[in-house]
Amino acid sequence: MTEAFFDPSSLPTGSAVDYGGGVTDCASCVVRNRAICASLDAAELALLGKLGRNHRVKAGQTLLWEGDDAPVVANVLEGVLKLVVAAADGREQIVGVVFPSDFIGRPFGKESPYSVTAMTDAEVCIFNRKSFDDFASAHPDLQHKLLRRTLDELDRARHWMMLLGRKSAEEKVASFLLEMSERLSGQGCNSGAQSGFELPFGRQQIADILGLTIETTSRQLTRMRAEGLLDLPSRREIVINDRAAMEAIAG
Amino acid sequence: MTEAFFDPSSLPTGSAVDYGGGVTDCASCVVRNRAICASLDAAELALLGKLGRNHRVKAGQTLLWEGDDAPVVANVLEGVLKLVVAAADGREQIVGVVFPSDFIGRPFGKESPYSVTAMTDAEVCIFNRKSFDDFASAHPDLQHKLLRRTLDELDRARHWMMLLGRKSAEEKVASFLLEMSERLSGQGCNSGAQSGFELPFGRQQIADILGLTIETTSRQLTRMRAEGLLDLPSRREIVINDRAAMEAIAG
DNA sequence: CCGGAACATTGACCTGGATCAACGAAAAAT
DNA sequence: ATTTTTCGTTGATCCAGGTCAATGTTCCGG
Repeated sequence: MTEAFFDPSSLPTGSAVDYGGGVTDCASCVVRNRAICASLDAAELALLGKLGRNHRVKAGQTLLWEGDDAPVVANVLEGVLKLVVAAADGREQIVGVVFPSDFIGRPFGKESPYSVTAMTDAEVCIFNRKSFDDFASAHPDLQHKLLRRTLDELDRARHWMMLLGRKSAEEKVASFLLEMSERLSGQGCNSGAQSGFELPFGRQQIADILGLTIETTSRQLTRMRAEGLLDLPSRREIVINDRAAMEAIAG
Repeated sequence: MTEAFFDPSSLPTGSAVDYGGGVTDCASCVVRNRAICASLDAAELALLGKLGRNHRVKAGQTLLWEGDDAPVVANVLEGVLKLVVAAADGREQIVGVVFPSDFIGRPFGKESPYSVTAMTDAEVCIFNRKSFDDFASAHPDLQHKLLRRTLDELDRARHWMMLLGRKSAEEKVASFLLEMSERLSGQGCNSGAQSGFELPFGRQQIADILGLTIETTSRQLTRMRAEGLLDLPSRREIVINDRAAMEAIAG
């Protein structure tokens, strides 16, 4: 499955020629106030809207391939996607998980440093990278938003490095569950971390996030359930019973 | 050693009051063309120069503490510094190594997400964070440079996550040596990676970068020397004899 | 040149997590 | 409803890398 998931040439390029593309209505976009677009006023939004296209992606589909030319960037409207770095022999490390309102792709760079694959069915608002780069260069506020977002991502990535390099399996799983409960609750309208939530992916993906095997991941979860720390009502549901204890374990 | 390494209130704040601070001469700065300042013209440079102060730091000294308020950002003029995330029990993971012309600190954020410590004697051009934030917000070109730099750092961090989560000790050491040979050669005037180079730090620091123990690190290096892959003329010198083989191991 | 401190190497041993393999349970397809 | 497939759990075993301990080496201050 190495073919592009869609034809980038169908995207508006921002040139004088009007390709008649663009999204239907940015103003009513579900992530209008959370995505980087929030920095734009109505006029700018209309302009950027002409450059973007909404696109549906099926779970498992890959938008960008590690090492390949990355002709597009995008905002996530719905669903969850993973950023993956792979070794030649197939080992995979998930280096990022993106949620609605998050930005994906590599502005100002030709090659994608990682693959981007949908973990659930997803919807993205996609831009031709060059058009987006030009637009961003001309709109400091947008660039500022992008900078802040990138700085936040970098902080998150660096803390994940600590987890990967120095934490035990138990600590990794506990940290993961706490972070997920926070990030997933940020999605819905309810604020604050939820004690119960549904993961948008399975055990193997957890393992690929934590730098563990699926067996170790499963064993840790089973053990935590046995100790009453959490419940596992179904494959993907997690209920944290003792948040304080979980935090103590996470370190 | 929790006291600040210098008094941030002595920095110019960019307000109407002239504190008479500032660096001597940005135009002749050693990193003038490589640091983010390269985006500025003479007039802007003079303005920014007034906000900055050169500062010497001794090896081992910490500029910013993880979790503490981070009142400053800086450009590195000389020396090597590390970014460290630590656990309560003392385990450390080095999440970044910065060289001359690199930028340090966390713009647009109050707390430092990691400690910044000098690994060698160093010299930095330091700014009050708020003043710098304001200046950056008013100078899109500077912000653009900062964005590109942050995006590059993020790419690097994510590839390091793959190393930490999925590579064996042997692969980690090989990858480390190759990256160091590239980054260190970028420092001097000679271009291209050097087969021989001097690390600016000891074994424990290598271990903290790779998520290994000092013993495992040492054993890997000794084994590689025994196999003729490299020479270790002194504690900190590394000579890569067989670069191709090293790259094959790194994966 | 000597003595001590910091750093590096080496050895012996142990263990956390990987690996290999079997089984169970849920979901998807027919 | 039944089969098939995919995913998750559990057990047995192994080993890479951690831990503990001793020794060797470089560097620095006197």
